[in-house]
Amino acid sequence: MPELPEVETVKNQLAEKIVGKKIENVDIRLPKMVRGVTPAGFKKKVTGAKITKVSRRAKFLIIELNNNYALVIHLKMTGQLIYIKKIKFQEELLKKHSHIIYYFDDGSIFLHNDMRQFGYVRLLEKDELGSFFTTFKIGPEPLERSFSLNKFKTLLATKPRLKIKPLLMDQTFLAGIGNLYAQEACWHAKILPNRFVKSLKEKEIECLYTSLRNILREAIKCKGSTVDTYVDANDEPGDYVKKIKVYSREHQTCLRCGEKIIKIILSGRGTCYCPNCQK
DNA sequence: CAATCGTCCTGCGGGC
DNA sequence: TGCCCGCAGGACGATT
Repeated sequence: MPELPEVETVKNQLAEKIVGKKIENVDIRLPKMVRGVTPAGFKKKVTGAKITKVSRRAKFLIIELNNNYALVIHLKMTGQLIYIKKIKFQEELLKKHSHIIYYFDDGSIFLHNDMRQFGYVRLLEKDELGSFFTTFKIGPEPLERSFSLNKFKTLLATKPRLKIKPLLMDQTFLAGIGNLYAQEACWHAKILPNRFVKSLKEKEIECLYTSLRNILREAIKCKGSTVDTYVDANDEPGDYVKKIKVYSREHQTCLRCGEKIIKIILSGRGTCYCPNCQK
């Protein structure tokens, strides 16, 4: 499931590959994946436009065009954005779940795949981008320089009665953290995922802050984690999967202390932790 | 206010 | 072998 490091990876790769290219055509094979406009309206506004910028906010990938429109893409769990530098388009490059296909004027193509069809692309005017993220009340970017330890402490102090792991995943609290990295951060910080925020000691908060940021940075270096269907813009898996400590490791042994990893459900989400070294 | 549930959807694994 | 069932999950809206 693409989280901050995965979307960041795809953003970096796409920024290199597609900025400056002109969209010659768009094939919308699954219309419901286009939100906010009709497929025809989407096609009309996107066709002929050049890509000027690719960026990321939370788990959203933003592709700006040279005509005052921007595409905002959410990959949800099984979305893939794959760039194929191919002089001539061939049908076999498409996968079963290639739902939207962008054709560039140089013959290369850009696929929006999504096995479970939860993801989408939304067409916004560029000056609506700010209000879009404000309306969703998206929280701060954890890797921004301005996101200091003190900011984290202040933010946590506003939610004393919530459990830490579901809170980390709340997009209005912090941007871009999902089920995998929230569990990993708790493991690295030796904190039980169901701890109430108000019970966290100063030292634990500091450790969580450092762990979270280190994990995210390391995961970006590794081009993300491929657990299920995620691949980067080159259709290649992410290597952080080799560094995963608890996520989806129920019944296996803790890589720090050897205890058996436990799985519980927190706010409806599967959550693995070590009952011995996470306190 | 916080937690839970239903919704979207497909593939996979368990059970028989 | 093959079929059916249930589960997983990001985010949102509705409900308790």
